[in-house]
Amino acid sequence: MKEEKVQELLKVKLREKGLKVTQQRLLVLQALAANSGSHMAAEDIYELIREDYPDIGLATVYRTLQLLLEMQLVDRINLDDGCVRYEIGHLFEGDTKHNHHHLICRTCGKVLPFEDDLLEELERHIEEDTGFHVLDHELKFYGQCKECLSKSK
Amino acid sequence: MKEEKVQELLKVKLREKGLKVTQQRLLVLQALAANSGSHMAAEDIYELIREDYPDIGLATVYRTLQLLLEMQLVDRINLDDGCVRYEIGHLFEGDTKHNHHHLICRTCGKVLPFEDDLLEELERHIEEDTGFHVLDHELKFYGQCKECLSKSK
DNA sequence: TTCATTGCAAATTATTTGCATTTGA
DNA sequence: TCAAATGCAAATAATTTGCAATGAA
Repeated sequence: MKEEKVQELLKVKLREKGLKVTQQRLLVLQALAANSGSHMAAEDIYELIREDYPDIGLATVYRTLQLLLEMQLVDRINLDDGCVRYEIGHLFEGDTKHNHHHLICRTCGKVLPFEDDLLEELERHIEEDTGFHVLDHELKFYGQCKECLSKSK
Repeated sequence: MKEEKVQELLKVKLREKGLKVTQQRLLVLQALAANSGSHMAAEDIYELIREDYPDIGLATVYRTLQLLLEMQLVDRINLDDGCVRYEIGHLFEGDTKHNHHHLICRTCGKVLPFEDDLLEELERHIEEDTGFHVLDHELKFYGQCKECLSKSK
């Protein structure tokens, strides 16, 4: 749906910085845009792209993710499973800027999203109390999902 | 001050599980208790202990941290600098259970603690809305600390 | 004594880097 | 044309694991 938009934005941002628009960069962003629910590791993205474009290198995927991160087109999360994961940037997620957090089930490993805006208030507190200027945050909850809870009874 | 208490608790917990009380296990916990402000990587703990006990192996430090984590005697945080860090468990931090979060300065890398209880409410919301049972959380804020902010003006 | 624990070295795994080749502007 | 970007292979770095030796109960 808005995949062309995402790609257009990347093109604009690349040109702004004097960088080149390459197939690989478009493909990495596209892979993330097309899988906005999942949290993909660099390797996952690499395998996915290879299906249509077998010549891409893993190092390019890593370099591209780094670049997209700096451009704030993707978000990075660490689910403590030994590799860093990426998702399409929250800028694309809707009209209103919602913060989305992750609920990580310690039993089955599933990761659920949770939308909430309560953190905005906390960020104001922090700025007032400490003078620290908050730009971004990462919030994870660990526990047991509904299904695992009911199974364990 | 309460270092003996921490060690006693470890001894009790080890015996409960039928595990052995070793110098190495006591030393790892002690190193963390004695440095409750800092966030130490396994390597840091290893180097620290080696000053007094040069024969300890890095693998033992890793194995011990794993064990202490399972026993909930230490907390683990990931500051996105390529290695996992540990601090003495929040159980020891005071009488009232406060949640403590981390403010990470993107300019100088400094990590500041921030105490807050707002998350309790959010955890209740989550349980109501999704049925997910929250056991623990990790909250990080990224931005610029007071000092770096004033320097960049 | 005896099995858990340790230290060491080798293995593993995610990520980064050097460099010759390719490619977009 | 030509610097930027790529693919590959080698390098790096944190963590884990196999195993023989050691030590706590």
